[in-house]
Amino acid sequence: MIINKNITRLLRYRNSLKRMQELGFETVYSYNLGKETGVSPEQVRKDFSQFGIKGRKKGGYKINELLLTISDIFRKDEIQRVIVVGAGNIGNAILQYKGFEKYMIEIVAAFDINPVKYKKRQEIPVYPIEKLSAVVQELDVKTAIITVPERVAQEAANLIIAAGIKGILNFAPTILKSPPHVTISNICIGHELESLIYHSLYLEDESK
Amino acid sequence: MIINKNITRLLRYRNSLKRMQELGFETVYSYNLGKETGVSPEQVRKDFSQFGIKGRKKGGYKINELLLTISDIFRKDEIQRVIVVGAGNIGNAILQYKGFEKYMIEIVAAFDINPVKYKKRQEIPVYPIEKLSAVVQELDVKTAIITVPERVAQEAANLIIAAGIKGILNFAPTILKSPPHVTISNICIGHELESLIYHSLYLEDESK
DNA sequence: TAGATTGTTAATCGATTAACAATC
DNA sequence: TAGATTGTTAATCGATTAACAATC
Repeated sequence: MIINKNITRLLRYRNSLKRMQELGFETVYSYNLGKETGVSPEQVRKDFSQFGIKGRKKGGYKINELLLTISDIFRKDEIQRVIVVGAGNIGNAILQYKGFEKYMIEIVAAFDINPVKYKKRQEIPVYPIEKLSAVVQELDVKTAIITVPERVAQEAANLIIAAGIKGILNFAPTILKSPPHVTISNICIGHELESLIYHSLYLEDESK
Repeated sequence: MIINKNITRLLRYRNSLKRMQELGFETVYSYNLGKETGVSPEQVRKDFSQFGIKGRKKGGYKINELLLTISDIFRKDEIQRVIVVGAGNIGNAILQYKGFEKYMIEIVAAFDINPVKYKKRQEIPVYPIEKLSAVVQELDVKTAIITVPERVAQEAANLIIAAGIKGILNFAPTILKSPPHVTISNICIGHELESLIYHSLYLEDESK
């Protein structure tokens, strides 16, 4: 299953809208919001209409209503629990990151095969991988972040899918094989960098 | 400027091909490679043909030739230098990550406004932001990773673009305004997680 | 040869953009 | 009212997939 682009855009709209709200604005037009988020006004209106969001002709959209509706769409009334599989560099950075709270996301535990990394006393505990299934079921976790090395990524995915995980954010540069009810999103920092470098080489050649 | 999808796929092909090579395979068919990377065989052939890569009818593609050609496309004969702007959680994780070497990518320096973070003695130095322009010009850096907080991301972008950076990997959840000769790639871990959570909620509803 | 695979052209699909009536 | 903005339908665009001739 693939992530819809309009979902991603909705999250970007929310970001801009929050900023606008903080600046004291109450109303926004598709034109403004589009400009702010790098999207065409038509696209903004279409996205909104697709999610049943209504504006007022000539009057634009009320920012606070928009934010409430978007929150509603993402069910932001309850905290979503997430686990991290692999407590290496990226895994640890995610564990230390404080910014998820405002998204109503809570990293509840991490798992690793290396006993050196086990830490049950700190705020977010790091458990041996064997405990994964139990924790996932006990805390009813549906989402996981995989930050293990490439060669064990598929293995990790199989394990967490068996434990009942429905959404995986995968940092390994592998396409994970998974059943259709599991949604996977891939982030590969190395590939992103290489693409960027490729494009700058290419643009240089075209000298434009 | 936007990143082409076929570039990303090419990098995925390379990954799979390397693995296959390590396993002792010498030849691959579009069907195999497609299956391995989650891409249709037609897509594989089309991508290859677009980059001028030729196979042999009935004979498939030679893995080592493919790898050499892909390396060539990405100019992997010389090391590409990259800087990190913002030495917080994610920034530091990237500084510590050892996996870029095999991509011929070298993180040469990081920059921060917080003096506590300055470390000139370690392998990858962390400088005050004021030194950015000088370092970028001296080392002829074309690519940067932005890991600063959202509210200063645009400011950071302006600074590095002025210094001559052509490609930006942006971790802040903002669409950066930039001139057309600059390529920007956005990674927002928070949004990715929220999208995943949204999809798992939605799939649950559909109970499929 | 017969069967399999490439390489390319045409068809399809989905997403974005343009156009414009509705209306405040 | 006139001008501006929404909401939706139609047109366009690009990317993916299907089809199939070429050929090993």
